[in-house]
Parts: sequence; C-alpha cells; structure tokens
Amino acid sequence: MTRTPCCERMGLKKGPWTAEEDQILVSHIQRYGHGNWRALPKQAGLLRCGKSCRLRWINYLRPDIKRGKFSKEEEDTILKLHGILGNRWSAIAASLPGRTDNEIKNFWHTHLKKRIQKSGVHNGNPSSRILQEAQANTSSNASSVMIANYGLPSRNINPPIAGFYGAVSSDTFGEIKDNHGSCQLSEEMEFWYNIYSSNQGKHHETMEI
DNA sequence: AATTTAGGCAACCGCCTGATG
DNA sequence: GCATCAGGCGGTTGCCTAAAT
Repeated sequence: MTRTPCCERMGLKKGPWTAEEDQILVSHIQRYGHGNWRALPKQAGLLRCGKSCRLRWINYLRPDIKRGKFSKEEEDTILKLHGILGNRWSAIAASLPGRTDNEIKNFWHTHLKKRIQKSGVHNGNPSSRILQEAQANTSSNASSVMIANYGLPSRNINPPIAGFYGAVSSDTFGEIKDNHGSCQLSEEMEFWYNIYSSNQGKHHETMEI
C-alpha cells in the first residue's frame, strides 16, 4: 500500500467555499456519487482535500439538509439526548433528520448551553429535567456514578450506560422513544434503550450488555 | 458615522476506529 | 500482528455580521 495522506498534498485550497466549487462538487456527486472522498476532488477537478469535500457536502450541500431555526421539539430532543449521550453530536444528529452534527454542536454552544447555565444547572449538565430526575434518584449509588460521568469524553461507552442507568427514568426514555414526527429514535438510541430495558430494576454499577 | 464588542456559523485540526494489505 | 489509510467524529478556530457604544 502506498497511499499518500490527503493532508500532505500541497497546493490545496482552504477556507470558505465558492459557489463555483459548490456547483462542481454537487454536480460531481450527483453524477458519480461519493464512493471515495479522497479521490473525489481530483476526479471533480477541485483543489480541495477529500475531508474538506466530505464536510462541505455533509454539512451544507446535501439535498436533505434542513436549514433554519430549530423547532421547540428539536431543542427538547437535543437537550434530552445530550443528557443521555453527552457530546455525541453525531448520535444526537441521527435522531434529528436533516440536521447535521456540526449544526447541532453549534446550536448547543451558542444557545442551549447558555440557556441551561442561566437556569442554574451546575457542571454544564444538560437538560434540567433529566438532572432533576437524577437528583431525585439519589438513593442509589448508580445516580452518583451517573452525575460524575456526565462530562466524560463522548467516545467513551460510559456516558450512555452510566447516564441513563441512574438519570433517565423509563418515563423520560419512553418519551424520547415514543417521539414521532421529526424526532425519531436512532438505531443507537434503540440499542441503548434495549439494554436499559433489559437491565431495569437492577441497581448495579455496571450494566449487563 | 465610526469603532468596538458579541454572537453565529462554516471550516479546519487532530485524534480515533475499522478496514485492508 | 503490524502498518497504513479512509472515513468519521468532536473540539476549536477564525471570519463575518449585527448590535451596542
């Protein structure tokens, strides 16, 4: 294998995309698809790296992108899922059709985070309701584990496990699970929900997966 | 009207994971 | 089993615009 990392390629353009570049990227993907992001810019005649093309397509040019303000339902969903999953933006985005992880991340940092901080929730923890549920559940050890784990790096498997074992009541999860319309449960959420359901009633430090 | 400040968002960076040879 | 790569992800930066002074 002798593949060169795309970042090492010299003379690639950076910064904001022009309308012309967008046009080239869109028409190329519409015609040939995006099987190989790394090869795409060369094939399309773009002086961008594959990563940049992918990001532009996913976050801005994709036809199914939903732009504009977040609805109240979407805000609620983000708050709830953030309470369960932490900063796993792609997982949250999977439950909001048409929204990208980048958009949700930006929205969180510019709107929701501030709102939560204003409402007096400590540690930057998300949904006040979820937190309240967690606090109401202080009789078990699991809840303290949960609170401590809220801010863990998003790629750890711990947050979802620790998070909803102590913090999320079956009601809350059911609410998310039963959500219809624009906020459907992703496969991952379904996965965690199933684990949660099968472990309900057990108060252990770890869940059985 | 000019300047400064704050907010919003697009894009980049660096790391991780899974696939492949 | 190891090395390398592509794709994917979250964190962060920096530019642009609107609001405030």
